[in-house]
This record gives sequence, structure tokens and C-alpha cells, in this order.
Amino acid sequence: MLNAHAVITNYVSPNFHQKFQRRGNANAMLWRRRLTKLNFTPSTFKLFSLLHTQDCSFRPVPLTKEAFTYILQSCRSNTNQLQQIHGLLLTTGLSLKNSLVTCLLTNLTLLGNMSYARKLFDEMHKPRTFLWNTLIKGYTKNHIFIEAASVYREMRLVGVLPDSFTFPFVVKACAELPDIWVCSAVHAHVVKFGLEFVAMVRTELMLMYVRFGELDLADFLFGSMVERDLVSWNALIASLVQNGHASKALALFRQMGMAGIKPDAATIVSVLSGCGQLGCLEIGEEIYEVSRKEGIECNIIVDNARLDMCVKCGNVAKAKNMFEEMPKRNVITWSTMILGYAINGESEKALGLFSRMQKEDVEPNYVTFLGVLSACSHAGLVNEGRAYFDYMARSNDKNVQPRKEHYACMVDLFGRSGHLGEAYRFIKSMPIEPDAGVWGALLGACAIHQNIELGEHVADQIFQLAPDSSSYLVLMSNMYAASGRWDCVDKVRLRMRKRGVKKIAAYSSVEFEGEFHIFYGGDRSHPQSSLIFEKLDELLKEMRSMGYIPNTSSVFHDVETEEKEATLTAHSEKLAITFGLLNVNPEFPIRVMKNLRICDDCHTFSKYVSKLTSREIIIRDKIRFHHFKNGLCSCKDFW
DNA sequence: CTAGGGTTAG
Repeated sequence: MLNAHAVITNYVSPNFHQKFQRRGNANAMLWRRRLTKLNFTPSTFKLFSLLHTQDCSFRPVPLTKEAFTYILQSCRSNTNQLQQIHGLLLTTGLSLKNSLVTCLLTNLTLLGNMSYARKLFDEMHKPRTFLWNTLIKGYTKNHIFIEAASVYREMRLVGVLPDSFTFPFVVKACAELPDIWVCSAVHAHVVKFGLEFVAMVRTELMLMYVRFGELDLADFLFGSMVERDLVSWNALIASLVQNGHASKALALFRQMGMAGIKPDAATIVSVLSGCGQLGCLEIGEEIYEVSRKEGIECNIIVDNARLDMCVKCGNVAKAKNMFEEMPKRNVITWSTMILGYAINGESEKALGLFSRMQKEDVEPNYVTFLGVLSACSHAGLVNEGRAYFDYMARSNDKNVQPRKEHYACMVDLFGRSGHLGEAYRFIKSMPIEPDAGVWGALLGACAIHQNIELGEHVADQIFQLAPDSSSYLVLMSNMYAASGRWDCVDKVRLRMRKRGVKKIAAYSSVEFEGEFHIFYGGDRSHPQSSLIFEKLDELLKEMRSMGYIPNTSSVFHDVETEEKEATLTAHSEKLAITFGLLNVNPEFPIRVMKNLRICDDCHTFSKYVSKLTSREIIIRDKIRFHHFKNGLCSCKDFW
């Protein structure tokens, strides 16, 4: 009689069947080797289930634990199959207590079927730490962070002890929760169970604190780590970059060099990405060159990061060369370049590159379309934008179906070009629930076109979805201020104060001789401060004679006109530009990075300065570049 | 038997 092992093996190779029979007994090692070489397919599974039906000429034989394990490993694509195996497990008399359940549970979590996974888990009698870990890991990997944290709590309540495998996932999940107190509690647990010096646990704790902006704590954990390997350095650098602390990341990178640790490709990727954020192309390029000389691998990810850096520093020409010379290009490469054109105001080139991408048969994804749509948005190409959006909606490809971000792009496109009604109807017709980002795009448009009624309605929607978002509140307050409704401005400000929402401080930075010079509004802390203000005064005088009128509409209402002008004068980008005029070699453009959007007045100011001084000024604000040359801006005043 | 780091967008 054939047993189940033999049938499966036979399916693998007819010859093997004979060999198998000659050997008499199933040698687990032997057929493990055969089976793992195979790609188990649904048909294999069918064969397997055939063994357990009456049409089968083979007598059903209880499968061994090994057989189940192999079958389970092969059925990762389909919950239905797993469910059948689960059923078989229950009927074959194999106990649910063994490692098969772990395997089944792992597979379910990989498929993302967490509700089933949880049910299976609940069937277990007194699950041990290992199984708890598997469940927590599943929730974390499927981004159901709150469940991951509460499963940990449950685990503690029933008295199961966590181990060093439990915490990496619990901590990772907690870092995604909006509550730092939960995180502190978990940190306390880590200490309580004596696991604070386990490298991976500590690394995760560190990342968690970076996420909450507690850099000192992260630094402490890192500094007092017992075994600090390359991965922990990389982890910290990467998370600093991802959470907007690029200059800290760069400092850490230097520290790493001094500690004599050799970076690898992953380090370089994060560092280049950080340089892009800061807008320091020269520093980034130097780091890249050095890494090449030191023989650090340069793969497509490094190339992409470098391309992105170039684009984010506003050097499109250089980026284009880099793009053409890349040995390999993937979707990310193309998307980066398309978006690069878009944010630098070269919409036609962005769209041209997109059609070239299609000609070269590279499949675009949803990010690619964000670039395409924002290219349309920055140039006011309403019809084109609509056409691309329709194309996406008609596409059968799941990767290209419009998402919330695309709707936000379209709303921005309609709204910015003055079609507020259409933007509103567009939101109302969305098949998915609009989020704060979608409404926010419309609020921005309302602010530009001074449509207060609609703005208020939109703000109501936003504040239900994101009550404490500082940028929308500021937008609202500016909108009221521009129309002189100071009572409403006060209300918004009061609301912000009550809920503890802080306005993000605006700052601008300039890279000069390998160093950053950061300016806040009205900042007099810079060593050249008095020189800068002197020069600024002089510039303003000349500009006024050319017809410049300061636009004070968005400044606080409770100050006199003169004071308003003074506040405006000291805007961070004006200080940064003036610093650039005083220091940067006249042959080069002055590059300024701003963390928020440039204000109307500073935009006008920059145009005048470029004309007056015949200098090229490049400002990168939160969402795009402005290239000022000879009194004109590349955005054509459409932003 | 499980585990930490890298590129576009947000």
C-alpha cells in the first residue's frame, strides 16, 4: 500500500517512487530534500486533498507531522487551503499543541488573515511564549499595531513571561501608536525582564524614541549599547533621516567614521537621502565619491537615492545626466525623475518622461502617478490631469488604481486653478472616504482664492478627521487674517492654544562651504546678523523704488502696519537669501531650503532680488522648487 | 522553530 508520503513524492518524480519503495521506509531527510526543491502549486495541493476523499484509490492514511509541515510550507497563497489543512489537522488526531499550529499560524499571518489567526490561537490550550510571539509578530507585520500591543498586555495578564523575541515586535508596534506613555511602560517592562541590553530589543527601543522625537533618549540608549554593530548604526541613521532629523543623521555618520566603523550600501543610502532632505548636494556627492573609492557596493538603491538627492537639491540637469547614465533603472528611478521635473516646475519634461517610460514598457505604480498628477497640478494642466486620472481609474492594474493621495492631487489641481466647485463635487463623488489630506488640498485652494464660506465648510470636515493638525489650523487662521476677520483668527488661535497644538516654527537654511546656516524668523543669532539686516534694509529700499509693496495681509492683526512690515522683513527666507548674497560666489545660484511653504511676500521679494542683483535664487519650499531668475519664477506664480 | 538597517510617495 502506498502511503501519503509516497504519493506526494511520486508526483514529484515518477522515478523517485521506485527509489522510494526500494528504500522501504520513508526517509524524512530524503524527501524533505526532494520536496523543498519543488514549487508546490495548487495542483500539488489538489493531489494532497485527493488523498483524503473517497474517489481516491489510495486509502487515506493519517499524515505524519512532517508531511503536514511540508504541505503547510507550500500553501502560502491561499487561506482556503490553509483552512482545509486546519480541518485535516483537527480530524487526523494530531494534537493541536504541536509545532504545526505555529506553522499554520505563521502562514495565516503572512497571508494577512489575522482574524483567522486569532481564532486559531484562541483554540489553543495555554499557549506558550513562542505562540504569543508569533501572534504579536503577525499583528505588527500587518500594521495592526494596537492589537499587537494589547496582545502583549493579555499575555502579561495570563502570566506568560515575555522573552527577547517578544519585545522587538511589541516595541515596534508601540512606536506606531500615538501614545508615548504606552512606550515608556513597555520600556519599563523591558528593563523589568532584564532584556534592555539585548541588541535587537535596544535597537527597536532606540527607533521608537526617534519616532517620538526623543532624540536624547535614543542617543542614550545607543551610547550605552553593549554590542553596537553596523546594523544598529544604520538603523539609527535611517530612522533619524526618516523622521526628519537629517542633520543629526549626518552628524552620526561622521561619528561612525571616527569610531572606525565602515559603512555599507545601506548606510550610504540613508545618508544620501538625508542630504537630499537638507539640500546639501556637495556634501552628499562627496560622501558618495568616498564610498565608491572605499569599494562600497553601488547598487540601484544607492543610485536611486543619489538621483533623488540631486533632484531634491534642485539640480535637474545633473539629475538628468545621472538618470541617463544609470546602468539599471526601475520604477523608483523613473518615478523619482518624473517627480523631480514636476517639483522643479518642468512639467512638460515630466510628462514627456512618463510617455517615454511607457514606451520602454516600464510598469508605472501609484507613486509614478503622483508625480505625473503633481506635474499637471504645478502647471495648471487641468485637462491633462483629468485624462491621466481617468486612465488610472480605467486601469485593471491594482497598483495604478487611484488612491486617496491621487484624489488629493486632483483636488489640488482643480482647486488651485480656480475650479473650486468642481473640486468640491469631485470629493463628493469619491468612491472611498476622503481623508484630511483630500480636504486639506481643497482648504489650500480656498485660501488661495479667498473663498471663506467653502473654506469654513471644508475646515469643519477636516477638524472631524484631524482635530489637532497644526498646518490646517494655521491655513485657516491665515485665510481669516487675509480677509480681515480677526475675531475668527482669534478663535482659531484659541483653539490651538487650548488643544496644545503648536505652530511649526518656520526656518530656512543655506549650505555654504560645507556648513549649514539656519535662520528662523526675526533671528538675530547668526554671527553676521547685523550685516544681514543692514543689507536687507538697503535691498528693500531699492526694491521699493522699483515698485515693491510688502504684502502684509497674513501677518498678525494686533500689530501696526510698520510693525507688520518689520515682521515680514525678518521672514527666515529673506534672511537666508541675504546671507547668500553676502557670501555665496556670484557665479553660483543661491540655494535656500525652507521647511514650510514660501509666503506670498517672500515670493515677490525673491523675484525683485533676482532682478535687482542679477543673481539666480533657488528656493525649495515644503512641496516644490522656485527658481528665480531675472525677476521671474519658474513656477510662473502658480503655486 | 521566531529577530534589528536602505531608494520614490504620504
